Amino acid sequence: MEEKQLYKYHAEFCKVLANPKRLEIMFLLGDKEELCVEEIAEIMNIRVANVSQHLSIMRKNRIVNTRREGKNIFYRITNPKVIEACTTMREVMIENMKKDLSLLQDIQNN
Amino acid sequence: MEEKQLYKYHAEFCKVLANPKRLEIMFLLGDKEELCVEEIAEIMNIRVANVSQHLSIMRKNRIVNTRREGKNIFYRITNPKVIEACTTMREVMIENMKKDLSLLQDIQNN
DNA sequence: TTAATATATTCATATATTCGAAAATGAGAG
DNA sequence: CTCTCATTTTCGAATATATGAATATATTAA
Repeated sequence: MEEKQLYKYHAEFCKVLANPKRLEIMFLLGDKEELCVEEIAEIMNIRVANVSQHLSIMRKNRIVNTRREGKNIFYRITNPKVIEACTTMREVMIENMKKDLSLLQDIQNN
Repeated sequence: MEEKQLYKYHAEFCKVLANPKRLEIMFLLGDKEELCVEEIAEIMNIRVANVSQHLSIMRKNRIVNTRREGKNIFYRITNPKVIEACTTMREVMIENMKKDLSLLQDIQNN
């Protein structure tokens, strides 16, 4: 595989989770193990169709997988390593935000 | 901080690295420790102005930091944890691609 | 000190991509 | 068949990206 092409796929994969709603869905599924579209929509307080769109993107990239039970389709996280990676990113972001905040406070105190 | 707002910031932060060129820059800096804009542009075979734009996005989000030495400005990774997180994401992606590939091969063999 | 050069950044613009809402379609239950 | 739930498609608005030109910053030479 060509090197540039690998970065392109890698970026596309990361882009799936570089979205606030998909991140929220991911962490929700991380907590609750298994949820159907309607449950997610209710918890997040957004439209079912919109949840479905996001889940289809996540499923296409194997971030979630599905199980049908009667009328409902239940979604699960395929590989918990993605939660781990996103959690690390969040930690770094929060560290950075704290630095920015203390910088701001320094300015105010001088 | 409001929950939804946190996901928004988190997603924005992830978006910085959900780009093929910025990923390539990050891994380059992970390997070489320190590089200036022109070196990066030469290695990646793209324009200096474009590299500079990407670096400014990365710097704004504290993913890289800079050090001036004469005419040159050298860039470094601020926190190696972001490389770790991206590497984990890449591993998951490659695992997924392998599954898709073996699925494809199964179809061809039957 | 001024001029010339090297390096990096910013700006304006054109193109491309992404996002979310609504509508249309598909699949299973009763 | 008909209803419900989920998916796919379509479309306009908002964002992101790449490029060339202009500008800024620092070093060296005259």
